[in-house]
Amino acid sequence: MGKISDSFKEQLREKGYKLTVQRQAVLDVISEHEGEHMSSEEIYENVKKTYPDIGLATVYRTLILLNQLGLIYKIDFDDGRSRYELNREKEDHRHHHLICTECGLVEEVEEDLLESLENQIFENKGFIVKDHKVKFYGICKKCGESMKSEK
Amino acid sequence: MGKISDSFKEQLREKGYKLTVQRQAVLDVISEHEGEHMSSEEIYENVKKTYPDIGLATVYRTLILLNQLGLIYKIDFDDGRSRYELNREKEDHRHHHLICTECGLVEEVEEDLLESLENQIFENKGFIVKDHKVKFYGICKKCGESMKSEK
DNA sequence: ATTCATGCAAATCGTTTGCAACCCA
DNA sequence: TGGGTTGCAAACGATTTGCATGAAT
Repeated sequence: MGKISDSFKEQLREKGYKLTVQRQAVLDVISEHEGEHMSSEEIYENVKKTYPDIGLATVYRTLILLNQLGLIYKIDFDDGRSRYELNREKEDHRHHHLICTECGLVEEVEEDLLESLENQIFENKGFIVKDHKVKFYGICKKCGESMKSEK
Repeated sequence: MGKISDSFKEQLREKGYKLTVQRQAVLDVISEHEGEHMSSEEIYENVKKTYPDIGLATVYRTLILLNQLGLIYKIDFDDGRSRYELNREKEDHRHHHLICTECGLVEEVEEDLLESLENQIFENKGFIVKDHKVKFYGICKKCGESMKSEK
């Protein structure tokens, strides 16, 4: 709770925003559910456990704010709702997501390996890459195995 | 018009779907606007020029169908609406998109270069990659230059 | 005290769906 | 003919917004 809250506090002050219980609570919930890719609604439901009076609109507004501050990332798994995950600052690059088209499982890949592509993009197009979003679609290990054994 | 229509016709017949003027018209519009990443609404407006009676719902239904058949790709540029582009079958791999965070320009990169990453993903996770969606965010050439000259 | 943030409900907006009329195969 | 298709309008669901109240600095 310590480190995140402190830099959060600073960042808010810097931009003239206020530190409210609600904003803390939302950030806390996302922190406590690392790797879960929660939707706005799920975050809302979870925050209500410790802060029952929070409104859904506040959650939405807070998510926009946290995303702007770079504390969280918005991700989209094509299911019609936005999901969020904590920005783990230890990582120098963003991780990628593997989405199984059979069972819907979402895994993460820590390897980045996009540096040479990004350099090439700069050489060829003069485009300076600052960030990327990468999704791989395919068959996860489990589904691949059960497909094999079914034959 | 020839090649696309023919394989389109075949694919529809194969799955028991019918070839209608509306479906043709939607596919034609997308074909005639390569590289434009049109939204459903934009496609609808364009189709109306040659087929004024078409309904928006039909366009939506057709886009879903064409996407399922693999004739078009759905892309998402985080502006709250889905966009579509023709699947250029000549390419053995899908291209990537560069999105300028300054001016909103969307460029394409033909280079793929994800094969080694995809192989590594299979080695490490047993996940078989079938497809990917890759977006790079950053500063396009023009914006980079005008930022430099402003200093 | 001032300014920003909240909660509520209503409004938005892209997309989907039910249904009767319609048209391709 | 008959089942897939269409157009229309209504329904949906996620997200946004207006506004009066409440809280943080």
